Amino acid sequence: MGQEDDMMMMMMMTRKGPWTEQEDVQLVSYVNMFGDRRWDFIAKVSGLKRSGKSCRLRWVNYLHPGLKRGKMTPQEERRILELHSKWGNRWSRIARKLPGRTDNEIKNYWRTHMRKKAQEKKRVLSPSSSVSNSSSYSSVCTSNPTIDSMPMMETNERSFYDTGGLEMVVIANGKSDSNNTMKSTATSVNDISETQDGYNSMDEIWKDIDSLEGDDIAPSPVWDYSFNTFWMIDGLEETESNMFFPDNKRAI
DNA sequence: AAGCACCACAACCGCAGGTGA
DNA sequence: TTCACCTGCGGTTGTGGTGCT
Repeated sequence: MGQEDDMMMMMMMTRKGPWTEQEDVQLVSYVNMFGDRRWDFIAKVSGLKRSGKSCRLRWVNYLHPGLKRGKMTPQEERRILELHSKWGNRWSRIARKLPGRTDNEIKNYWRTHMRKKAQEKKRVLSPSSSVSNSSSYSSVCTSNPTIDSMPMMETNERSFYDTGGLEMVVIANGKSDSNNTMKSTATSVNDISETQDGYNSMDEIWKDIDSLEGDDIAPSPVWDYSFNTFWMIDGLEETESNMFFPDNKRAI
C-alpha cells in the first residue's frame, strides 16, 4: 500500500461529530500514559477513529483536569474585557491568564457577549437616543474605551468582534505563541516577559498560571480535586468517572 | 403544546509556525 | 537548506437547550 492509500484509509476511518463517553475515557487514559503532546501518535495507538487534532481539541477544551465549568464570574468577565482590549483576539493568550478557562470558551463567550452588546447598541441608536444604556456589560466595562467604540457587525466589514487591540501592531507578525514558541522566540514585549521560563508541557503552563493568578482569582475546588485525582485514572471508578465528565449531556 | 428565536458550547477547518530528518 | 509532518491558533459552523409568544 502506498502513502496515498494510507491517507485515504485514514480519511475514511476518521470519525467526526460529538465524542462519546467511551471515547473520552479512552483518550484520557492514553493521554495519561503518553502525555498531552504527540496527538497523532495518541490518535493512532488509542484506536480512536479520530484525528490527532480532534483528540487534542477534545482534551484541551473538555477533558483537561484543570478546566472550570459553568458561568464566567464577574472577575473573569472583567479580566477578559481588560485583556481583550490589550491583546485583541489573542484568545489562547487571554486564556492563559484565566485559570481553568480555554481559548475556545473565552472566544465563545466574547462572541455571544459582543453580539448582545451589538444588539443593545443597535437598539439604543436606532430610535432617537444617543445616551448609552447601562447594561450589565457596561457596568463591568468601566475602563475600556477600545471596546466601547468598537465597530458593530451591521456597519463594518470586519468580523464584529475583531477589535485588534493595542498590541496587535506590535505583534502583527507573531501569530503563534504556542508552548514551542514560548521556549524559543519572543515576538513582543509581553512575549519576552513570558518566555523567560521554559515550558515543557501544558501542565507546567497551567500550574504556572495557577500560581501566578492565585491572588487574583481563587482556583476552584474542581481545579484542585481534578489534579489530585486525575493521575489515578487507571481502574476508573464511577465517582471518578463522573468527576472527569461532569457534564455528559452530550454523551451518546 | 407547538413553533420560533436566541444562547451557549462543542467541534471542525484552514492556516502558519516550529521541528526534525 | 529544504521539505514534510506535527502542533497550536483563530475563525466559523453546527447543534442542543431554553425561554418566549
